[in-house]
Amino acid sequence: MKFSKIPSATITRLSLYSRALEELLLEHVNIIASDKLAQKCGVNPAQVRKDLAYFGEFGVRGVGYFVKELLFEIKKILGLNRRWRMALVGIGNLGLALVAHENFVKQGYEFVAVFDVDPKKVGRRLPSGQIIHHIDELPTVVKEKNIDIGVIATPASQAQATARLLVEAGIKAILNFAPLQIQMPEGYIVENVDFTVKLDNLAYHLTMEAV
Amino acid sequence: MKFSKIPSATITRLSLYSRALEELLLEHVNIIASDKLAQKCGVNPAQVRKDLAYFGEFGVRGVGYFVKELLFEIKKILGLNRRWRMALVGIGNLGLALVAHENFVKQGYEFVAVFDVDPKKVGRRLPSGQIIHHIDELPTVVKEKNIDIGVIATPASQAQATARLLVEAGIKAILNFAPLQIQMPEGYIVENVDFTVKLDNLAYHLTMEAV
DNA sequence: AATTACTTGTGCAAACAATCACATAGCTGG
DNA sequence: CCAGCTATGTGATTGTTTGCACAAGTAATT
Repeated sequence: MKFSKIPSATITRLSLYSRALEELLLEHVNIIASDKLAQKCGVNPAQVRKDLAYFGEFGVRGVGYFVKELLFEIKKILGLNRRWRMALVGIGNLGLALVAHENFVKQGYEFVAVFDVDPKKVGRRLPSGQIIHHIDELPTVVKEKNIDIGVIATPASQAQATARLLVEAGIKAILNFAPLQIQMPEGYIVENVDFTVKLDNLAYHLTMEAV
Repeated sequence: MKFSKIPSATITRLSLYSRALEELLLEHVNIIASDKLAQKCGVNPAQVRKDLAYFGEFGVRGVGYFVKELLFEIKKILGLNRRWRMALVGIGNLGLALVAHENFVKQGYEFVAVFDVDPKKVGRRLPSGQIIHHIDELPTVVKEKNIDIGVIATPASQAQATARLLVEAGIKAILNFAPLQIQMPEGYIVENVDFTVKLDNLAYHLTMEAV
């Protein structure tokens, strides 16, 4: 499969399609056309078809897509036909909210280990069951528990060091909630979840509009 | 100013530059070249210069950019030279984490009103000071308190209805944390903060790499 | 004053992404 | 079994974004 030829925006949209299909499935909709799906996801219908075309022919001409089948295929493409084991670093307000978030588990993502530096927190058990490890135990625990993805919810000041630690422990993919750009070696991936950048976008648009 | 000609990616990067410059200011760095700034933000140096060129000439050839001055200009462009008043809807784990997040206030964003539907929560006062209003009071409170930005942290099932409520109350910009695409009338803006989409990206890359 | 070293600002080309528009294929009804 | 209808899959087109490469401007040094 030609990995490099697929636009990253396509992957993001596949994720949206998957979510929309999941919803349709609950509503017992069996068949959906690219128009409808596109509308639900706020994109162009041709875009939907082209995105899917990168990976195969999943529709039936004159009919549309079978919801269940398409969902299955998209999940396979994205790698959602398995469970992913995550480690969380930083048990502040945000960290706690993330661990408690049910959507993750529903989607196949699971926090199997959590870490913090604060001695007052280490050793305590979270409502969701995990025991808080000290960050020094990260290398050992990550290997023991076969972690796939690291999630950084530390203050910005400690985020880069945390990333290095995760990388050294063999983790290839990081979801970063700290407000800074993390530097990573070639071949590793970071995705940033950046509230303030999004807010700045809103502020800019509101400011422009007012001019 | 030609609003429409500026790439949205540029705005997002300006936000990153702003943050990097803020950091440099704390480190008492006076002057910075586009290389260094670019590296700090993980982009191409020419990109930095081009992004800035949309708005004016802020640098000195042969020298670089004065950190303080450039930061001031970028903040002016983004509309960060004022305070923004936000309303939060949905006081779950995530909502609580957001209200407690100090970075917002530091950047000029402030939660001046919070709402929920749960009668058990309504009337209580948060550690950060706000009293939880019932969602029915939203139209009144939003107008009274001159809210600029609405933040949705409700379950997905209630997000679209919440958005409509915010729009009807006169709010033009929404930050959405619920995992779905919100439909908005022309001229309104939504920014989505979407954890699971980001995770799906990571899952995809890990899956591909393994092939 | 001329030379050197440096870094911005920008025209241009290349890469990438989104959209249009239509040929193609499947289904339905007569 | 054919005609008409519908919605996919995709070649062509348009538009957008990025990055290179260099002219232009500044400062420091001789």
